[in-house]
Amino acid sequence: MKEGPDIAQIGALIGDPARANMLAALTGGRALTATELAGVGGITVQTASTHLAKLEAGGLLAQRKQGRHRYFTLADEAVARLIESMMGFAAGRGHLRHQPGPKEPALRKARICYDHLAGDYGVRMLDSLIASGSIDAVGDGLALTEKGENDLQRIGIDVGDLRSSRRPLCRSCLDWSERRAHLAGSLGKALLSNFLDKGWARRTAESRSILFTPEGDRQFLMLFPIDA
Amino acid sequence: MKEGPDIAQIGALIGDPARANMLAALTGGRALTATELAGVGGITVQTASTHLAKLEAGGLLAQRKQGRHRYFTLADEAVARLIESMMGFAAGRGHLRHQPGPKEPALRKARICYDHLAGDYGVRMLDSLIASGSIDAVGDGLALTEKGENDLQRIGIDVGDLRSSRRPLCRSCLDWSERRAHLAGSLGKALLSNFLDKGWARRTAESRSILFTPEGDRQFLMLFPIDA
DNA sequence: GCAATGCTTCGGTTACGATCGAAGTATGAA
DNA sequence: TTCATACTTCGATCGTAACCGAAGCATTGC
Repeated sequence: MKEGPDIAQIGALIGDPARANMLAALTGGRALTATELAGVGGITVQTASTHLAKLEAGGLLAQRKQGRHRYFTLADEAVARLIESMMGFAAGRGHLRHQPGPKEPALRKARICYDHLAGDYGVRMLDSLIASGSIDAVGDGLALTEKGENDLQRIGIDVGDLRSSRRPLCRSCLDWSERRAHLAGSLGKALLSNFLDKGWARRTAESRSILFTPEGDRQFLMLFPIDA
Repeated sequence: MKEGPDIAQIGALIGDPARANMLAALTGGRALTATELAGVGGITVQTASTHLAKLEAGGLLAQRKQGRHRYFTLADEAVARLIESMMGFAAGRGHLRHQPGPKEPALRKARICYDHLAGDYGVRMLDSLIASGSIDAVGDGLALTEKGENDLQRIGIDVGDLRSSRRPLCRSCLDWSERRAHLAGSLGKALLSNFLDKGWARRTAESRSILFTPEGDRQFLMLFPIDA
C-alpha cells in the first residue's frame, strides 16, 4: 500500500460536482471570474471562492488579478488533457448527465477543447488532414508532412512560427463525444484561431460550443472534405 | 453549466484515499480478494466491501466469484490507463506521498503497469527498441517495424499471434516515475511475460514492483542497450 | 472623500459519507 | 451437522467538508 503518487487528492478535487463544473467550463479555454464560475457551479460566490482556492492550491488552476476582477484559468494544458480524458472515460462508461439538454447537439457538432476544435468537426478536420496526406498518423502519434506545411501556408498559417514554441505542434486528443481523436497542440490552436479570425465561426458566451456561420460552414466542409 | 459527461462521479470514486489505494494496487494487474484490498486500503473488510461495491457500480471494477472468495480486478485496460495517467499528473504536480518509503526505489526501477513493464527499465526498453529501429515513433504513436518483428521472433515472441487480438499492438503509456513513455499494448504485455517465463524476473507478493535476478538483469541490459 | 463592485475570510449549520461493530448469508471443511 | 472462512448488509457514530450569511478587504468610479 501507499505506492506511488497521490491520486486521491486530485480525484477528490475533481470529485465535487461544483468544482467539476467549474473545471469543465474552464476547459473552454476562456479565463473566467470567480462570480462567473460561481454561476457555473450553481453556488454562491463565497463557496466558489473556497473551491477556487483549493483548486489553485492543488495546482489545477492559475489566477490573474486584473483590476478588481480575478480571472481563473486552468493551470496548463496538462490539466485540460486530464479533464478531457476523464470526460472520455466517463462518457464511455455511460456516466452521462441526467438530461442531455438542448445545448448538447451544438456541443457535439463543434466545441472548444482548451484552445482547439473538438466535436464532430474537430474529428472530421483531422480525418481529412490525414486522408489528404497533410498529417502522418502512426498509432496515436501525429506529425505534419511537408505537403501539410505548404497547404497550411496557403490558408494563412505559418508553421515556422509555431515550431519555435516549446509546445508540441501536433498532438492527438481523445474526443469524448466522438470517441475518436481530434487535433490538439499548437497547430490545432492555430487552425481554430484561423477560423475565428476569418469569421467562419464564433465562440458563444457561456458555453463551450462553437457556432459556424452558414458561409463558414460551407468553407469548412469544402476545405476538409471526407471521401466516403 | 452541466455540459458534457459527469466527471465528478468518477473523480469522487477515485477521490477517497482507501479507494485510491485499492485501485493503485489493482493496477498491478493481479486479481485481489476483498480482504487483501481491505489491507491495502488500511480499513476493515466491511468498509472495503462497501467501497468495492461502489467502484463496481461505477464501472471501474469487475469481480469474479471463485469458491468463497471474490476476486476483484480493474474493469478493463481503460481504467488502468486512467489511473496511470492520473498518477503521472499527480507526480508532475508534486502530489507525492508524504514518505517516499523503502519500496520506492524498487518501484522506480521496475514495476508492473496493468500487464506490462514500467519504471526505469520500461522506459529504457522502449528507448532501446526505438534506437535500434525496431519501433517507429511519431509523436506519441508507436509502430512495430519489420526489423522489430524479426528481432522479437528471435527472442521467442510471435507477433502474428498478437496481431490477431483486438487490442492494439503498440501503445505508449506515460510513466509516472520517469515522466517519459514506456511500451504498453499487447506487445508490452508479451515482452514482460517473456521475461517472467525466462526467469529473468519475478513479481513480488504485495507490491507492484518487479525484481530482476542478477542474471536476468544482465541479460535485460544486454538485450536493450543504450548508447549514450 | 464616499459608494459600488468583486472577492475573501469568518462562523455556524447541515448533510453526506466513511467508518466499524454486530448480525446475516454463502461456501467450504470436518 | 457443526464449525470456520469470506464476504455483505444493517445500524449507529462521527468527522469532515460543502454551504451560506455576514463582515472584512481591495479596487474602481464618482
